[in-house]
Amino acid sequence: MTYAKKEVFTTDLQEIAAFAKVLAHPARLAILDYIAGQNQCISGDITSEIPLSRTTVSQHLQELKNAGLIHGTVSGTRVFYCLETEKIQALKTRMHDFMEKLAESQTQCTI
Amino acid sequence: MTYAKKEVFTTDLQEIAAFAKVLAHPARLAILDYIAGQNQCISGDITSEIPLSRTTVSQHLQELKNAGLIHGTVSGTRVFYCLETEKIQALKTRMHDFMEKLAESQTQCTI
DNA sequence: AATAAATGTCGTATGTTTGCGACATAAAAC
DNA sequence: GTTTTATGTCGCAAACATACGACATTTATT
Repeated sequence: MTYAKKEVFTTDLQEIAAFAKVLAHPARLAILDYIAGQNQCISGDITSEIPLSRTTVSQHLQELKNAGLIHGTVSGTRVFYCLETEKIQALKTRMHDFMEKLAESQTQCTI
Repeated sequence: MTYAKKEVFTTDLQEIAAFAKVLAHPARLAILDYIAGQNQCISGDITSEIPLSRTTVSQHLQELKNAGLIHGTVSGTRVFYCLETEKIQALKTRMHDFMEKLAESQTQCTI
């Protein structure tokens, strides 16, 4: 009874799925959105923007960082976060291509 | 101590997150891929294609159905599944737009 | 040096997802 | 009408995700 059987699928699908998972929580989307909204890198007062505890926001930030979607620069006691736009762009394209391939398939339900 | 605080976020973000969650498992991506690969609607021999138990595949199919990404037509003892291409197209665009907005933000890390 | 501010990590509780065997149902084949 | 085939649902166990308070650390202020 082995759980987490993800490894039986192609790495391509695993990677896309892993990326989708990062986007699968509104808090993380809100964080990305907020960072993008500031025209400068803004520190962890993301925390005051997001209606969750500091701990929880910090965790979500770590996940985004692990996924390579953001990165933080320490400056004194503060940390300045910003988007990794190349990575985001790359994943956007990958996601889009996957969906496109699906949408283009003429899967006609003749029944 | 209320868990599942998703409802504090905008419905827009909640919806995008919910969609991402459906794509967040390689088995579901593999199922979508497989259906798209057949040029006709193919019944649940998706099951023999996916290296998971029939039960588990059935569950993933239900999730995809609930999300409106596929739909099944009963014919005798068999069920023919096919993609809801309009829905897929719509979500593809929505996802893409969100990512685009992020990627375009000139979040310059000056530090 | 002592205190305050900003942030991160640990442990833990709760909730959700994944996976499967066993059972249920319903149409088809015999 | 009984058996076979295809599929779905139930209940459970393991794993994973989410959320937070308490503690730790590190730099700034006094």
